[in-house]
Amino acid sequence: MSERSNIRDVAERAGVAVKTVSRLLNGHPYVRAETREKIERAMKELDFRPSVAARILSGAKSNQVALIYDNHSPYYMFQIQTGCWDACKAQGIRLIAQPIDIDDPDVGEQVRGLVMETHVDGIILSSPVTDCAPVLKMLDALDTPFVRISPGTNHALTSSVFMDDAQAADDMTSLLINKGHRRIGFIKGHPNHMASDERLFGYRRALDRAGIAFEPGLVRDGEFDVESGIRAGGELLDLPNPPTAIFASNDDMAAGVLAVAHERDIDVPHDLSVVGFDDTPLARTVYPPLTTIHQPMAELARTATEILVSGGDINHQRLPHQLIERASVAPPKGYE
Amino acid sequence: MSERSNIRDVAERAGVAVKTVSRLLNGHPYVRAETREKIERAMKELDFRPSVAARILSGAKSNQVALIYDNHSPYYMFQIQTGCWDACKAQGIRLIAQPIDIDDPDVGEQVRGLVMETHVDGIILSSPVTDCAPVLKMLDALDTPFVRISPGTNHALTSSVFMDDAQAADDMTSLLINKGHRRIGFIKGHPNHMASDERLFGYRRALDRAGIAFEPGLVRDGEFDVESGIRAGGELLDLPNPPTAIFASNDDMAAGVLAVAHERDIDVPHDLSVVGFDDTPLARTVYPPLTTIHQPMAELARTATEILVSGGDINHQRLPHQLIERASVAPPKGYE
DNA sequence: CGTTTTTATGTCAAGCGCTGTCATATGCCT
DNA sequence: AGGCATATGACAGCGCTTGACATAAAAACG
Repeated sequence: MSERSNIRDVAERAGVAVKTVSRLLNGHPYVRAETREKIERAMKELDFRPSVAARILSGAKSNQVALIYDNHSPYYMFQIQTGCWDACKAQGIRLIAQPIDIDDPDVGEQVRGLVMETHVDGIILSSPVTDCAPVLKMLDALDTPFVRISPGTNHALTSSVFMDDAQAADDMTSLLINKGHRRIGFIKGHPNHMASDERLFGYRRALDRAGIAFEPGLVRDGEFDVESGIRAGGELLDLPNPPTAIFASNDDMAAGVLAVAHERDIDVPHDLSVVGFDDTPLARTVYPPLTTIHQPMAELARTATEILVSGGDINHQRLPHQLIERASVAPPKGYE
Repeated sequence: MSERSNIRDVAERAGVAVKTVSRLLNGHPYVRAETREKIERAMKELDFRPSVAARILSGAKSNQVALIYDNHSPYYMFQIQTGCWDACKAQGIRLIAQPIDIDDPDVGEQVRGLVMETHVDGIILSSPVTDCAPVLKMLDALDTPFVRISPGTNHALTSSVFMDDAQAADDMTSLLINKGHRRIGFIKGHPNHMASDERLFGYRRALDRAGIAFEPGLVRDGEFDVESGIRAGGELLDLPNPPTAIFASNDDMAAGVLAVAHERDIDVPHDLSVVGFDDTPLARTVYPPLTTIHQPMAELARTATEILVSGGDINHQRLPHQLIERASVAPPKGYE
């Protein structure tokens, strides 16, 4: 194994002072092109890699950021991680992805541990950690910069990136209304997620605007998983006067509704329209493919990371969503 | 923000020597229970967290391990990460999850960067990085311990955990044969994954044992994604004498086959049996739910991490798979 | 009971690899 | 000659571990 070489070896080999190498490493001005080349050659020859630990210890930035999450949707997390990683890679930053349990009474301490032990420069919070008070409080106390992806609550002092969940739900509901639906079932998302409320809000707003009375019986609780979709879908279809369309707050639950429909031999979309939210791969996998809202998860994560790393001013950025029409929607039966 | 306290502060407050605190921190023997308590109290009061950076720098283990992967299946990665994290959490170890691109000519260097910059104590390789020569070579050169999850090739000098893909595929094929199927289509997995070959091997072995001639035309290439399942499934069903059952090398491709079947109004399972592999959530989400092989991904990852951290002898551990029967299989039409 | 061991703690100095502060040395401009 | 931008160096120190010793109390031994 090649011996680990340090900055002193590089300096020696290049015939310069250690400090000069350090300057180059940190992109300081005042390094002649000629010197730079000498040093770079030496670094290459020695396979030199600066130790993050040493840099941290001597007071520099760690060039590490952490992504904290507590989300049990594999696809969502995959997209979020991917977005963060892309941004980090482009900036030469190391990403530490850290799952936590927001219901653990000890979350705050865990976050403190993460920050103090790893010396991360900043933190990206993904939903629903974005609204976990102990974490927010700790981060404030620690004076660690952070940015939030799709937060549900305001926190004026930090940046965030998000999409307009209410508007998206409104768009989707309006689509259904335009197709002729009047009885539209709605399955709520997990209560931990603020987006759940937003989506419900958008659904109601679209209904209001169209002059359709809101009917509480058409709204069911869900938890963002297939099982709750099956349960809620079953309940809605059991209604004496069942809805002609069901809007599930995410694709997984919509898939659950589809499964129920299949079992009961209800033809989707002709006997029942079903729509989801998120545009996960599932939406294109199930039959029929789901009309859904494309949530730009990876872009949100990428943008959040860029904001964090750039360290600029507080920034609240809205990214656009997209309504994806597939084959799970049709006009209700008997509609002209 | 509370000032960061260091080991000296703790020692002072506890009325002991710095060395004693260090002994406790590093689990050395010869620390009285009473002393331990005093120190622990002081640490708590001061919110002390040892700086990983400082420990690394002074030659101790970093208590960090990295998980390296290049797998584009969200669910698989989610399970793997979860397994690793559980094990790490239990051991008080920090996990750095690092995606790489095994086709990048620079992978080796990237891995060197990771190891040298972060000083990780060891590495967990998940498929298909397990068989990426430049990575393996670099890790050997760096003298960094690593363990492989589901490797395809041998590397006698390192530990690994895996399941018996061939046997699982054999089991599944045998199930189909027992139900009366004789013409069984097979969709291969991504060529990057050694498991793909194993599964094909198991399929052929079961066929052989049952005295059914292997028919190359019934085997199609796939890439572990829904699209290739749709394509391959379509091809198989286009055959003049189509199979009565299709065995896809993973659930995603099986879902693709299901979609094709739906589109062509082929009733699954009565007109066509479809089975998958992996037991992803998708398997229970699609209609009908898939008969599949449960691959213990999280357990594999957990075990791998434990082996790595324990630092014991080289260890090759096989974990059991499980055949999950759901509703996507029936005897072929016209079978007594 | 005195002696050897074992256990438990302390002192001190060194050093891991890097960067910050301050100092120094050019050359150039006016 | 003085002032300034440019380019480089010397040195201390970040927070921790470690090794070499020193010492003291408790336990074990004969």
